This record gives sequence, C-alpha cells and structure tokens, in this order.
Amino acid sequence: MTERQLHEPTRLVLTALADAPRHGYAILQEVLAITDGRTRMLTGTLYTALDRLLQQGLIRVDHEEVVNGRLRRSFALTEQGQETLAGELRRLRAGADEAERRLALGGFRPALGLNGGTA
Amino acid sequence: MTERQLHEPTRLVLTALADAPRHGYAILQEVLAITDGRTRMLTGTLYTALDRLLQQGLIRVDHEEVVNGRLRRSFALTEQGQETLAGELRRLRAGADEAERRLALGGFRPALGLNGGTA
DNA sequence: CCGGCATAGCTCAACCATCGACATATCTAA
DNA sequence: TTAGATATGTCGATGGTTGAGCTATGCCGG
Repeated sequence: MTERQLHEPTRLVLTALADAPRHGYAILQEVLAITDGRTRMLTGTLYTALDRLLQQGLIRVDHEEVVNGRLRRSFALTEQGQETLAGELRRLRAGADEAERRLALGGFRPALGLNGGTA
Repeated sequence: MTERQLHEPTRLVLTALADAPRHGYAILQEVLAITDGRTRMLTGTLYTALDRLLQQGLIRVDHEEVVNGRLRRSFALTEQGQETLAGELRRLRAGADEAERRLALGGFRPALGLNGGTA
C-alpha cells in the first residue's frame, strides 16, 4: 500500500498509551473503555503488538516492578509513537471525510441513530 | 477484536465505489486520486478484495461488457456495503477523536503543517 | 517500425498481524 | 471452594496484504 498504516488493534494500543503509561492488562481494560465496551482485545494480540512496537521504537518501557514474583512492565509512547499516532489520526479523518463525501454523492442517506426526531 | 473492522485497502475499495460504479483498473486510479497520490494499491490486493467483497455482499456486479475479447466488470456498492462503509467512517472518527483527546492529555503538541505562523 | 507506457485483468507463494486457545499464578468475593 | 478479576505470556491457525509474475491491446514518440 505504499504508505505505512496501523492495524486497528495496534492503533488502539497506542491510543491507550497516549495520555499516560500503562502496563499490559491496564491497556486491555483501557481499550475496552475507549471503545465503549465494544472491543475486547485478545492478550495474544496485545503482547505481540507490544514487542513489535518496542522494536519499532513507537513505545518504550516506562517502568518495571516485581509484583508477586512476577515482572510488571509499564509502557509509554515515545515521541515517534506520538507522531505516528498523530499522523494516523490525520489519515483516518481524511479517509472518513472522503468516504462521507462520496457516499453523499452516491445518494446515500445514513439511518439516524436516535435524533433528528420526527415528533 | 470482537467488532468487525475493515483493513485500509478494503476500505479504500469501498470508498472508491461509494459515489459511482467502477471497474477494477478504474478503482486503482481512483484510490490513487483519493489518497492524493500517496497510495498505490496492488492488483493482487484489489482483485482478491473484490472477490471477497462480492461474497460478503458488500459489492455487486453492476455491469459486464466484453472489450477486446476480454470481460470487463463494473462493481457497485450494495446497500449493505454503503452501511458498512458508513459505520466504518463513524468508527474511524470516534477513534481519531479519542486519540487526539488522549494525545493532548499526554501533553502532545502536533508539529503544524504550514500555518499558525509565528511571524 | 519499434520500444515503452497506459490500460486492463488475474494468479500465487510468502509474509505478518490478528485470532483463539491454552498455560500459569495470585487475590478476592460469594 | 469455587468462580472471576488481575496479570503475563506462548503458539498454531487464519486470512488479508504484499510483491512478483503473466497475458494482451492500444497508443504515442522517436
């Protein structure tokens, strides 16, 4: 596709880290909250994504502590991660605008959720 | 990921068909135009995506003609395809808004393109 | 007249991110 | 005491994209 693009789960991981550092499980919960309970990210996706994003330099380990004999790591966005996410959101908006424009040109009338009331 | 999501190339195919029916090659050109020349979609991606979208009922064959002894098919969005794209663009906007909000909370200041001038 | 590029459609192996299932361990509330 | 939340991982399967290759015509410039 020429240009670099994030997959949705990957983008959600970056989004979950955009305001503050978090550890893995907290990211899962945050994603659930962000998406209004609609998206339950799988742990397999999460931990492989975290490894990949570390390698790519989009996130870094913010903090490490041992809890109950187990390592807990907090992750944070790097500057590059912030810029990547910012770029991605610009791309998404442009894509959404374009799709809307074209749907309208094609005569599509969106079914309203629960406003624009008749009565 | 619980919820159904479109990959970027797939979404671009639907977007390219949102205003009017087109045949394969025209979709490639349209995608290039839509993305301001930044995205050159591969034919391998396109034709497999078209097959998949036909099967899923998001597009249909609009028109078929034989040009130079070769079948040329035009594709159009189905109602389901329009609704899927509309739903997707709503999801993208929500995702973009959320990412922006969080980046701001995290203290991210986007590097301006070429406005907000200092002088 | 010939070479190259645009137009046009399609296949296929490889890649890689996600999925779904499994494994493990502690803490807490019913 | 048993189920569910907290917490971190691995691994094979799935599936959309990638990149390369194949075929063929029309057209424009040298």
